[in-house]
Amino acid sequence: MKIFSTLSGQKEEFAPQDNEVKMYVCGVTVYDVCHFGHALSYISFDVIRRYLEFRDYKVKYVQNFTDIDDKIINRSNERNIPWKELVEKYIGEFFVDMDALNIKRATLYPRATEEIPMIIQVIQTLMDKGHAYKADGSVYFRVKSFPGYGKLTHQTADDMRVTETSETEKKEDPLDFALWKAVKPGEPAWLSPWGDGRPGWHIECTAMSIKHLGKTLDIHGGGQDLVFPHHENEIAQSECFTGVDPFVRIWMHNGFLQLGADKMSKSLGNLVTIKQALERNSADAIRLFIISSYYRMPLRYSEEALDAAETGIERMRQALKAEGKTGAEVLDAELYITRFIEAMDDDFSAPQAMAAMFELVREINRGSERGMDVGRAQQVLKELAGVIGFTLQEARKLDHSQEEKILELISRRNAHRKAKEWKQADEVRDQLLKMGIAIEDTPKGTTWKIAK
RNA sequence: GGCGGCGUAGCCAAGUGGUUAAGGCGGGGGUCUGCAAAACCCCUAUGCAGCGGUUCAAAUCCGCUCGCCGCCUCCA
Repeated sequence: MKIFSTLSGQKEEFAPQDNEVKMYVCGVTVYDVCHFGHALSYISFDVIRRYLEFRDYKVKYVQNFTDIDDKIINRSNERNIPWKELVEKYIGEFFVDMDALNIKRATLYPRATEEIPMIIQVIQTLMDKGHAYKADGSVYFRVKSFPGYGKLTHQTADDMRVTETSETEKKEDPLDFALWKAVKPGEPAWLSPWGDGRPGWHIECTAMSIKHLGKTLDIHGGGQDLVFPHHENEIAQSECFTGVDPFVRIWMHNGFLQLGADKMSKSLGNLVTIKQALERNSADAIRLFIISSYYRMPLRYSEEALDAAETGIERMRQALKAEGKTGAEVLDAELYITRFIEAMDDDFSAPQAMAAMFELVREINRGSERGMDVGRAQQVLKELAGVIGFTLQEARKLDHSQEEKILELISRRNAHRKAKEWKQADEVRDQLLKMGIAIEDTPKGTTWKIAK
C-alpha cells in the first residue's frame, strides 16, 4: 500500500510500526456547528480508516477536541453563556453530524482541557531543554532552536513572511509561537508553574498524540490548511520534546473545500453547514460527491454535482435490489474486488475504486436481466460499499399511516390496471407522485420509494 | 517576496511516457413496459488551457505564456 506524505512530497510504502496503526486526525474547535469542509476532511479520513481496517489493520484513531481557545472565549462572551456550556453544546452537535454522515467514531476523543497535566509536562521539558522560554507569564517555543523547522512546509524559517501580532514584541523571534498563554482578566485559566493561563493551540495535539499513541505516529492527518503553522509547529514541539525523529511517519492532508464563486457566494465565511447539506442530500450522496474527487485535490462545492451523486447512489441501491436466479450461472465479481483494492492501495484512489464499483453495478443489473445468480456479486457490492462507508439505505421517513395509505393506493391502481382502466390507474399514480412517492412496476409486483 | 496546487467532454472527475483518454451525471437513439419508472444496449473528447521543445512515442517530461486557487494570520 502506498500513501502520499506531505513531508517527503511523494508516495511512500506504508508499513506501520506494528499491526495497530497509530492514527491521529486533528479535530474541531468547538465553538460552532460543523460545515461542509469538516465533512470533506472527516469523510476522507473515515474512508482511509475503514480501508485500513478492511486490509486487516487494527486502527487506533484519535481525534481531539480543541475546547479552549480565543474563538471559544469570544463566542461565549458574545452569547453570554459559560464557555463550558458552549463547548458541550457543540461537541454534542459534532457527534450528531458525524453520526448522520455515517462517520465511524474514533477510538478516543481527548480534549485539551482534560490533558493539562501532560501539556504542562511537555512545556516544562521543552523549557528544560532550552527550546522554550517564559515571557510575561506566557511560554513561547524557540523556533530557531529546532533546525528542522520548516521541513513539512518545505521552507526555511528565514523564507517565511512574518505577520506582526500583539504578542510579537514579547517574543525573542517573531516566528516563535505560544505554548502557554498567560491569563487575561475574565478568561478561564489553569494553574501552571508559570502562572495561570491556558494552553496554546498547537501544544495540545503534541501532548495528546504522544500520550495516547506514543512518540511516533504512523499517520497524522488534517486539512491542508493545517500544514502551516499547526503541523509544522507540532513537529518542532514533539521532536524536541521526545528527541525522536520522526514524530509522524506519514503526514496526510486533504484538499481544501472551495466555494463555488457562483451559487452560494454569500458573504465570506458563510459556509454550508453539515445540517444544511443533509437537508438537500443523503449522507451517501455527500460521501460519493466527496469521494469522487481525489482526497488531495481541492474540492469545489457544487449542488449540481451533489445531485448527480444522489442519482448515482440511487443506482447502487437499485443494483442491490436486482433479482437474481439462485441455481443459475453465478456472476463472478471477484475482479471488481481486485480492482477496488488496486485503486485504494494506491494512496486511497477512491475515484478509481468508484469506477470499479459502478462497473460492478452494471454487471449486476446486466446479470439480473440475463437470469444469472447475482447474489454473491451483490454481497461484494455491499461489502465494498461498507468499506467506503455507504449505507445504501433508502431514506424512508414515513410513519405507519402514511405507509398504509400508499399501499392502499397501489392496490387500487393495480385493480384498475387489471381491468385495463389505464386512465384511472394513471390518476392514482399521479396522486402518489404528488405525495412524493414514486412507484415502479416490476415482475414481482409494484414497489414504491420516496421520489426525488 | 517565499512555498504549493489546478486548468481533461455540456457538468463533476480519474489517468502522470506507449493498446480504442476510467467512472459518474446530463443529453440523443433503442430494448423492455398498457404508459411510466427502473434496468440494459448504442452514441456523446482524433482530444487533454495555449505556444514551443525533448522523445521512435506526451494529457503525461522540460521551458514560456494565459487563466484560476490555496498557504505564509484563526480555520478540517
